[in-house]
Amino acid sequence: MPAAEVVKSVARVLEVLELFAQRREPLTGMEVCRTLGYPKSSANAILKSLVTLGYLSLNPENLRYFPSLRVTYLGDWVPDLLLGTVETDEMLEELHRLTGETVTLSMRNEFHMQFIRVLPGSFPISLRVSEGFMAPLFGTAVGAAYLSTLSDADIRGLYERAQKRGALEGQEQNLDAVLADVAAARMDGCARGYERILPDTGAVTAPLKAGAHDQHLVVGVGGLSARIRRSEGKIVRHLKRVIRQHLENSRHAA
Amino acid sequence: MPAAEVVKSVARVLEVLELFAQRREPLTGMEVCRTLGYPKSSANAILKSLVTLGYLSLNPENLRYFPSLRVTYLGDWVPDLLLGTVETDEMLEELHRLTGETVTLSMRNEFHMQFIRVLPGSFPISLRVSEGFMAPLFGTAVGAAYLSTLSDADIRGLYERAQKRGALEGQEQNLDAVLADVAAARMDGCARGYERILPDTGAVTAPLKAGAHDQHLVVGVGGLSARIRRSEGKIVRHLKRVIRQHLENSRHAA
DNA sequence: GGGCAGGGTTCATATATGTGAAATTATATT
DNA sequence: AATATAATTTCACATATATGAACCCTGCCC
Repeated sequence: MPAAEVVKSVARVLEVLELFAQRREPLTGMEVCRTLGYPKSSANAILKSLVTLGYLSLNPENLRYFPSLRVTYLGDWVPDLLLGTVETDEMLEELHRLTGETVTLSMRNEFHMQFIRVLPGSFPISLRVSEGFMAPLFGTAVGAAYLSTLSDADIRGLYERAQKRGALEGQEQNLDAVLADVAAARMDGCARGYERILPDTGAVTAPLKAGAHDQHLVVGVGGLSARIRRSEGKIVRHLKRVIRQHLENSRHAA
Repeated sequence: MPAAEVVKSVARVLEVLELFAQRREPLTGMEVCRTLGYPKSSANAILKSLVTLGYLSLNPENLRYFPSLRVTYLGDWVPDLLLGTVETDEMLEELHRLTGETVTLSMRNEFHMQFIRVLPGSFPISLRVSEGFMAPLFGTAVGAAYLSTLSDADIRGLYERAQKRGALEGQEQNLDAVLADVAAARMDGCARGYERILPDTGAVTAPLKAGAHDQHLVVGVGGLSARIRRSEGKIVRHLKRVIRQHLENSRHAA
């Protein structure tokens, strides 16, 4: 099994739990089966395993499954460590209200920026990107915002490691361009990117230091390139003010 | 693969996430490997899959993994639906303070009562039961408390279905004894059980109606039989008062 | 610079899982 | 009570995964 390939049952466990998180109601085995496109006996094997392990409960009267609180306990501790007292949901909602654009929160994951929260834009033409999406670390606005928190030496080291691992294949950006983006981001704390990996798309992003680790998150506002360019100044001001405000709020809460 | 057997990778996904929930710090692949006793390439395959799917992040500088917020989102919605505004943690902590015994919260899962929260007792001799433990639905105090919320006809139906499914094998209790326990529980809202499936162990339990579904949870206080018998009256009073109080609090919060 | 320790990767093979067709079971309707 | 429909289970076989030995990589220490 080559790198980045995924063990089938691993993916399925998470797909099943994601389905319940999306639907938020008890589901029959057949509903899970049809929705996720699994063969019946495969769906059953996964569901039975999750029940046996206590992650799903089964009501035998109506044959409906539902997650148990053990699913909650797997991850309820993560926000405290990753975010500390920063209320990221409120921050993103405020940015969304102020800009109307797609607002995102991402974190570094190996040589990617992983979108962990996405609030879709209100405009008819809006950036559509899903939670879980992995953008490249090098050559994107979210990546530049993240990298602006590191020294040039650390960025070079990261870039070399990524090259060695073959993680940059298919991505046509060189280190000098990356460092130029980062230098621009350091000037006022915000990174900009237009027409990068997503066509017609622009984004303004800024790092957010949160939580118990020295890893940074990145807040982004993205949408149609022309519209983002027009509003860039306003978006930058909103981004900086909202981040500063919420960091102050989280200091008071800590 | 017979019923109740578990797909290996399914179990491993959850074991890995449980390990992170327990340790609450970044871990290397080898630490996961050693702690969980997996072969190195198997551990790697699971971890790489979780990174690819966005559930773990990997810091390539120190080769340490950590859960992402996607783990949180899988289950952060469950308490609202399952518990509503009942603050179960506070309730259990109060009971724990008042009694010093092992305090548990359980939910029905198929033909079991699954322990979803356990606060271990403060006495040197205390009931030791782990979260995730599946107690039988029939013939236990937690089961009797749960069943007391159903009609006798529904209990009979459930019992028959359990028999048909072979879910009662290894458990020597008949329906009449179960119904007697349930009748006793209905008298004052609390079930008692001594020397049932766990030796030297007694428990007092009560149902807790919470959340958006008509499924009940069960709160229990358990420990050394003799000590639970001695304090039964007090435990019953504490249980009823604390549950009533928290239900009132949750009504005000709703 | 070399050696060592700790970590990860590769690969051939054994074992487990996934699949789909068929059979069985359960429920609802007539 | 019979029938139809929907759901679950079984099973033989195809495919995927797990394993452990061997190898490779990286960083640290002498």
